Amino acid sequence: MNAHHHDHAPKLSRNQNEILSCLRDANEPMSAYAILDRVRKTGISHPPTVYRALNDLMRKGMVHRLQSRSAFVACDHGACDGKFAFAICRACDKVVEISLSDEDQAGLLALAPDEIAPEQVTLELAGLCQSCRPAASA
Amino acid sequence: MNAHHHDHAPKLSRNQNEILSCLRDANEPMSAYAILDRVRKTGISHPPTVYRALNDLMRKGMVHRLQSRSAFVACDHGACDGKFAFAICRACDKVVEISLSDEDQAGLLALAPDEIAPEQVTLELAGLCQSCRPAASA
DNA sequence: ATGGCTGATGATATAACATAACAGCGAGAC
DNA sequence: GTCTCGCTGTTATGTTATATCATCAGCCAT
Ligand SMILES: [Zn+2]
Ligand SMILES: [Zn+2]
Ligand SMILES: [Zn+2]
Ligand SMILES: [Zn+2]
Repeated sequence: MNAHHHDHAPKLSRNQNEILSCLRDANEPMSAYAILDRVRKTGISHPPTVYRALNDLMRKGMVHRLQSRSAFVACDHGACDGKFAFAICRACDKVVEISLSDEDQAGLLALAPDEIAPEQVTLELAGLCQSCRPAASA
Repeated sequence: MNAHHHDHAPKLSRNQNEILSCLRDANEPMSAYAILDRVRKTGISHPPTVYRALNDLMRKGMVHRLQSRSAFVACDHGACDGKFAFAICRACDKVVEISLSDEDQAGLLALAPDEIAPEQVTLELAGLCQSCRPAASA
């Protein structure tokens, strides 16, 4: 463990590191079971191990879950604290993480009705990426 | 069931009616399997039947899926055309449907990056409803 | 009427996603 | 040493969703 470098990354366990690396290498959303397949070579071999690490990483903001896909993706920014959204291509599953400004976030929370005091935003925009858009009709 | 809603309703099949009634009666989100349990008495007895009806109803905008809960809820407005969001109590699962104005919707779509042309918004706000909030009634 | 077409439904089987519960192990405290 | 704690491993099961094929009823052309 390299201690005297001042990177601000929280220290991760072996499994958390494996799974985060896997997601970063993939550079696209992966299901928990797809992750499991990829990390079998490192000794991880059961779903709960994967879900534990994913949940820990999500708590740290380093992994996000795409609710509309039941898939997980490494945070583009190392870690986020809740002010993010996603744009997702419905054809090829390409994902772009969107950073929400404080104003964006406030605007979203302001949509909540009086009965519910909102704490957390889940925002996913689905559409088509450039490569998947029909090349001009003929 | 009293059917004094606006009758712009597209005609529904028997199963679609059963399942929509079930969701409207429940007045809260239900999982597909919870729906299945409730409509067994009407003769529906297998998951695909429920999912077929739910998907048809979602296509018609009369049922929405809460992505963060894997649960389904009847549209509060009879039917919506994509401009809705939800606020959800994380303690009691109470759900409030939010109608998005055209401006809200446009604002949300505008968050998408250039690479992805957004078509559809999934927005869910999680928090605590009044009954579930620590009663700080000073 | 017969038979073929179509859309809705029924049924079986299985895939895909997620968690509960308990067992084992290793590092540091004492 | 041995106790405790956090992490990991393992078994078993629960929950959500779909692929696939069979069946049935209405419709309509012949
Ligand atoms: Zn992030
Ligand atoms: Zn694409
Ligand atoms: Zn609605
Ligand atoms: Zn509540």
